[in-house]
Amino acid sequence: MQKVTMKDVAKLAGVSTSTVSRVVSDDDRISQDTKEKVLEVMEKLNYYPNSAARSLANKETEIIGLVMPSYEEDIFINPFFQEVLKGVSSITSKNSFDILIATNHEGEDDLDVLKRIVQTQRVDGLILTRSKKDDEGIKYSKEHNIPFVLIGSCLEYDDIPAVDNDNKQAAYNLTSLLINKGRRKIAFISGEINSIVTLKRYKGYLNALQEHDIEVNDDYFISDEFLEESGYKLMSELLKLNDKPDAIVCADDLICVGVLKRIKESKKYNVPEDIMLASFNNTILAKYSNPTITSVDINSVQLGKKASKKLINNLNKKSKSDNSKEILDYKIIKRDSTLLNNE
Amino acid sequence: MQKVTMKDVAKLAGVSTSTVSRVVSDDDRISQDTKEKVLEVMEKLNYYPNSAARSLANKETEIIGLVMPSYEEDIFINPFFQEVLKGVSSITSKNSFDILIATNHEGEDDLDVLKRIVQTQRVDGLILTRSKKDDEGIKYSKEHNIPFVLIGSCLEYDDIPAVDNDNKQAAYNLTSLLINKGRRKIAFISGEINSIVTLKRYKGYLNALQEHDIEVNDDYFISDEFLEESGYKLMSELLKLNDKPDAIVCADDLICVGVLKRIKESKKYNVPEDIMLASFNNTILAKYSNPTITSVDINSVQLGKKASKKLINNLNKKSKSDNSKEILDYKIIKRDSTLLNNE
DNA sequence: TTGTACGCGTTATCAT
DNA sequence: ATGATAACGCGTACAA
Repeated sequence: MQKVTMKDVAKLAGVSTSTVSRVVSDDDRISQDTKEKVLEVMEKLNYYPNSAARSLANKETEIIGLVMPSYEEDIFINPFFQEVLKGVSSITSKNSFDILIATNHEGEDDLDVLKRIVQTQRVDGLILTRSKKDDEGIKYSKEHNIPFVLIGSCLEYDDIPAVDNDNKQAAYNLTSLLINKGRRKIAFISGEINSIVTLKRYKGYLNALQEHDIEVNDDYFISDEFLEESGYKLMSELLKLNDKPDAIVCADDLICVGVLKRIKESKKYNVPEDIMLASFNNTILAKYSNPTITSVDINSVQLGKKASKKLINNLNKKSKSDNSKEILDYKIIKRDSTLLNNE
Repeated sequence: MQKVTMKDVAKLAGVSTSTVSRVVSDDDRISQDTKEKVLEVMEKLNYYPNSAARSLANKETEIIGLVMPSYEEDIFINPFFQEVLKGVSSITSKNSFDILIATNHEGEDDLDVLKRIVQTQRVDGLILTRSKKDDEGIKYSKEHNIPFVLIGSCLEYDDIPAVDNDNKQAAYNLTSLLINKGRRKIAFISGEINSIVTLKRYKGYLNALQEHDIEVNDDYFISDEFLEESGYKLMSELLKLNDKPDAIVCADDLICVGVLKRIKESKKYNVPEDIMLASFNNTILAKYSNPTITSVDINSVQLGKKASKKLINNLNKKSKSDNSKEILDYKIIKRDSTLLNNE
């Protein structure tokens, strides 16, 4: 680990550190000659500007923080996260940002983490995901004027920068699909019940039932976490019912494969003949499970892309930020879990 | 975004900034009284130390860089990555570190990225993954005394801190399993051919063949990338052969599901009856595909954990670093892709 | 135990 | 177009 500084470069190039600094930041007001000379010396000395010093002086880190709520233990399991990360990464690449994954330090809750990385100025802005009801992170960020973009929705505020799908409509359509296949006893299995995305999907599900005059059965709405195990466990509950469902809407593919596993183990019911399955996020799991699962493609990679674009835009123009909400398309990918042989 | 500094805290608490600094870094030589007083003021003013200033002063960022080679486009697709991240994150949490995901900025190659985040001192150390032959990142890190740990192996140096499985032995055992099932025409499909993990697995595969006096057929070793599409494409090649394989070892689950997909589409061959499949990494894909896939569990989460532990240890004790190599267990998870009905 | 004063490496302001 | 100099906010010898 060497430590070539601007001073060294300046001295060898016979200029002042300000000049070197201007070369580094590609300032206009500098002659082509000195610029080349300085660049040459930088190359020769293998100079890299110290980013701490930079940040200290200009208040910018060129780092974006990606915050995932830890209440979802799946963060590092669910392919959704990875796809978002992929999208974010592709944009930060083009804009010379890096990504910070904040981790809950000893004794920290989610809000603490957010506060810390923002207030210690480790990052220039945040991408928040999977909002909850009365989400503290959103509230804090908004009240403290922290640049952020939400992937998802927020019920409390209307003027926050966000990117989302119309999950309610998607759930409505997905449920309607099952109804149109003749199913009436449709259950809804979800993860964290206070997550906005869950609520929206649940609402869409309910709307579909009501619109088709199907009575809502309370036993058919159960939730746990966004985990495979949760799906397995919750399906066990459903199988205990006297009046078992003939179709299930899952809030997530990961949950859905758990559900599927449980159904298979029962050896009594077949998918899709006895129980149809429909799910969300269209991850690789839905594509390769047996049977393949009908799932809503929410465009996760695009969610990450759009969110980081919006954030970086807001960071650049220091004027007023773009607090608009963007709604991305979704698409129901029909697969075997809702396809009967005679169709 | 406020900007409470030590000065503010010092003033209000009626002490000097050095005293505040000592409280922040939990210095011993300070009276309980003033400590409490300062802490109180910090709380009241909502003070957070500026991390740029800290880094500048003490040369530490408390950030670990996670470097994934971009030659594998799968980085953000392959569950392996996410599992490693999960392991890393669980350790950084306990040690008050955060994680930086470096992204290739415009015009940067992989080595450039590594150089940049290290030389600009954005991170204290690196976790490298998926090493290649004559890996430039490893060479650079070693030559410049950059604290790093490799997840994987390195052929050129013997004294670098690393965590890995015995992939050669695993491949040997996996291939032997197929041979013991009576298969003789065993192909090996891999990703990036210069990645060390590919080479090791290939070697183990070869060893198994040789030990069982099976002639090596050059047509049976093909490679592309660590992608589903690659598996699909490569399987198409194999199906064109006159002498088709009756078993395939895949270097990765993602590749394997692509292979499986292609086999199914052929409508001529069944897994495992006509073609057995065995793979690596035991991701959720292997567990839920149809048929389920026999795969080597390499303990990805543990790889991430051990690597970050080792790195953080080396960062803490500034003495001589632990350059040992740790070999983790692996386990072949047998599933339907190698299980005949009559067994 | 506490305070003073300087250094960390860069950017920004103000001259020239 | 270039240079001198003062921040930026914190850590740390050194002094008290």
